[in-house]
Formats: sequence, structure tokens, C-alpha cells
Amino acid sequence: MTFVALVDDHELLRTGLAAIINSFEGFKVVMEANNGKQFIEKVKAKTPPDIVLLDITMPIMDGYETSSWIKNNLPQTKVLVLSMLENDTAIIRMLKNGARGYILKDSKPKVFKDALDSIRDSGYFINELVSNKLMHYINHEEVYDGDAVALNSLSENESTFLKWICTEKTYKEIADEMCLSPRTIDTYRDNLFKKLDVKTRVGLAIFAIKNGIVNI
Amino acid sequence: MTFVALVDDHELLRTGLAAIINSFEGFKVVMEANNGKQFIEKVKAKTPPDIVLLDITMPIMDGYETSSWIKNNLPQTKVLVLSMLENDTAIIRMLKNGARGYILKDSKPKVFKDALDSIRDSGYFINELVSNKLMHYINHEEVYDGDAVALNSLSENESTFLKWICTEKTYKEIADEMCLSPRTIDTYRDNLFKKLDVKTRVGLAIFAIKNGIVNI
DNA sequence: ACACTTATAGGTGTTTTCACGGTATTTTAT
DNA sequence: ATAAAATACCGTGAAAACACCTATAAGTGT
Repeated sequence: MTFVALVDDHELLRTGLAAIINSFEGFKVVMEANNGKQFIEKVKAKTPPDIVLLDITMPIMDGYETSSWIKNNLPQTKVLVLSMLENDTAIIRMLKNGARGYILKDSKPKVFKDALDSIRDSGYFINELVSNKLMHYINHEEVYDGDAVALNSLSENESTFLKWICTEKTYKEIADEMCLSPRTIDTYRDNLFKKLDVKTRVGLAIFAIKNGIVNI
Repeated sequence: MTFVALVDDHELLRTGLAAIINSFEGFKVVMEANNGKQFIEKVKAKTPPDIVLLDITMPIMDGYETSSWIKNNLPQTKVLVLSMLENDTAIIRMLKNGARGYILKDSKPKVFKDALDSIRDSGYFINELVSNKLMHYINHEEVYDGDAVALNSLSENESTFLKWICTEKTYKEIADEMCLSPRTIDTYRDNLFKKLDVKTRVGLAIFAIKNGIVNI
């Protein structure tokens, strides 16, 4: 019997998934959590599950952090990502954080079953979403995804600045808010234009939103 | 027996929901669709369901349009919204478009069951989410939510313009794309600033994203 | 026939944003 | 110890964005 944990903030989805999984021969849902933090607390008192079905977008502790924690603390436990995010950045980041597979929330139940079987049997589920990234990895020795790379190279101040970017304040006002000279803010902007490969403030705002730096 | 249709682009969620609903005494899922358009096509050949469980965020034809269509074409069919959106705008807009209830995707199954029962028995499910809006309606003779009102008053061109706003094009380039004079584009912008109560292009972009006018 | 709204377009001037050229200081790495 | 990097800062000019006000044509309602 393979034991599965569900970590997702949508309780209805969890209940539905549990029904589906429990109907699969050889699988059983033994734990549910609303987010990574709750999962960590619950798992302390139990035998770790074999597979964690993990969402990315969650309050308090998101899927990236959670997967990373599982990799470091529960080496026997395998993470299968179940997310609505279809962008390279999210996929690569989860794979780097130890995920064994990545499927979308609008997958067919068949795909879902295949993924569970594959992870139980081989430890991995390699579908198109991840194979493309893996091929790149083999060919280039490192995954290249502009957004993902850029995201990791942002300083504290740059992140803060990006939050302000998504407001209606002028650069001068942002400078005041951050207690920096307007000139410094200019430099931040110019650097981010280069780093993130955008040309305008709107480009920065879109990047910030797309990558979850700001929540709107 | 109460017949239920599921309209949501996440197939897995649908499958799970179907399992839950079919386990409820007296309810049966008789139809599933990925979006409003598909629902309309499928419903033509069948007896309309008693309740449509409807998501808002969907490709091709979203929940707003779909609910409106159901109100006008299937007067016997009641819409229960099942969405992750918790903002006033979405709730008000769906209620205005004929929805009988509004629950969140992270509701507990109990709430879900209550909602279905209530809609079957009384035609409505009034929880906190909608009662607040209804109280407002009673007191003010009209629901006031800036975003919701504004959203409904957007013309075709303004919506298109908002999509372009969320790119790195200049207004002049947008004018070219839309085959309009740059002056007209200026007017569009100025009007939208007033309508949407924002002051900058970033404000427009944020509004467009927040209200699903653009998908990023 | 009349006022009323809506979509389109223009004129002018100010403010903000952006590009590109720098310097001085502090941190980090070797 | 010293070079390299990251960080904070500055000047100037051009381009874009924004404010405000006017005007015409088409459609709407009464």
C-alpha cells in the first residue's frame, strides 16, 4: 500500500482528490494539510507518507519551500507537484527543489493515475512538461530559464522595489518610501531592466506579478 | 433526484467533485464541461440540469458570461458559483448575472453539501460572502463596488486597449496596433483613469490583471 | 427636431520615465 | 592585501506619459 499526503489550500479539491486516490488500487490518503507549515506539523507525529501531492500556490508556506523542506527532512518521501502554473519558471524551480513529477490541475484522471504509479514504481514521473526541461539540463549542464535565474539573483532591496513598482507611486515617491536617493532608484530600475530583460515599468510590474513577488 | 452539471476547466477537480456529489443522497452529476461554450453545446442535446456548479476563471467563455447565458436561456437552472476569487467584484458580478450562491474552492465539504441542499430546496444559498453584498443592496438600492461597476461599463475597445496596456508598447505603438489615432488612445487612457480610479499606466495594468481582462 | 451620449481626434504644456554617461564607498573573494 | 563585486549616488537630455480642454460625427431617446 502506498500512502499519500495531500497539501493544497483548497479543501474541496483535496476531498475530491482523496476520493479519487482512495479508489485507486494500492493507494491511500493518510494525511491532508492546507499548506506546507501545517504539513510539517502534522507529519511530525506520523510515519512520513510515500508520496506528497503538493500544490505551489498556498498561503503561509508555499510549494517551493515545502518541497525543499521535504527533500532535506524526509528523504523517503517523493513529491508530485499538482499545480495550475504552466510556466517554465515554476516547473524548473520545483524540480530543483526535489519534485519527482509535475502535473497540471486540469490533467485527466488517467494522467493522474499514471503519475502516481510511475512515482511509486520508478520514483519519477517524466511527462512532456518536465522532459523538456530535463533535456535542456542534459545539454546545457544547467537549466536555463531567464525568469528563474533572474528571480534568484534579486537582492532584498530589488524585491522591495519591485513591490513598489506595482503601485501608482512615482520613482521619486518610491525613493522616499525606501529612504534612498531617486538616483539610486533610477539605477535599480536600469539594472532590473537588464536583468529581467524588460524595457518599461509595466514590464517590471508584469514580471513581479507573474513571479509572485507581489500579490494582487 | 437533483441533476447537477459541472463547468470548470480543471478536469481533476471536476472528477473529484463528481465523486463527492454522487455520494450525496439525491444528487447526481449528469454533465461536465471545460468552459461555458462547451456547456452550451452539450446542454442543447439534453434536459437542462437543475443546478450548474460554475467556476469563473475559464478559457474561451468565463463564468460571468456563462451565468448570464443560463439566466436568459435556462430559467429553471440555478447557478452555484464555485470559485477561488474572494473579491467583492467577482461576487457582485456573478450575483448580478443570476448566480444563486457563491462558495469558495477551499470550502469544507459540509458547506458544499449545505449549499447544494439550500439551492435545491429554496433556490438560493445565502452565506456570509453574499449576505454582505445583499445587505448593501437593500440599504443602498444598488450594490456599489467600484471595480464591478467599472468592469461592466468597459467597451470592447477599452478592453482591447487594456490588454495592450499590459505590454511594453508605447501608446503610439498601441494606437498603430488598434488602428486609431494616438490622440484617441490618449482619450481612452484618460477615460479609463477616471472610470477605474487610477492615475498611471501601472494602475491600469494592475486593474486589468486583477479582473482577468488579461491572462498573464 | 432636440438635447444627450459615445467614439473619435486634436492642441499645448508639464511631469515622469528612460538612456547613458559617470563617481565614491562598502563587501566579498582570493 | 587587494582586486572584483555590489551598492548608493549624480547630471543631462530625449522620449513617453499625463493633465486639461476643445471639437466633430454618429447614434439615442424623447
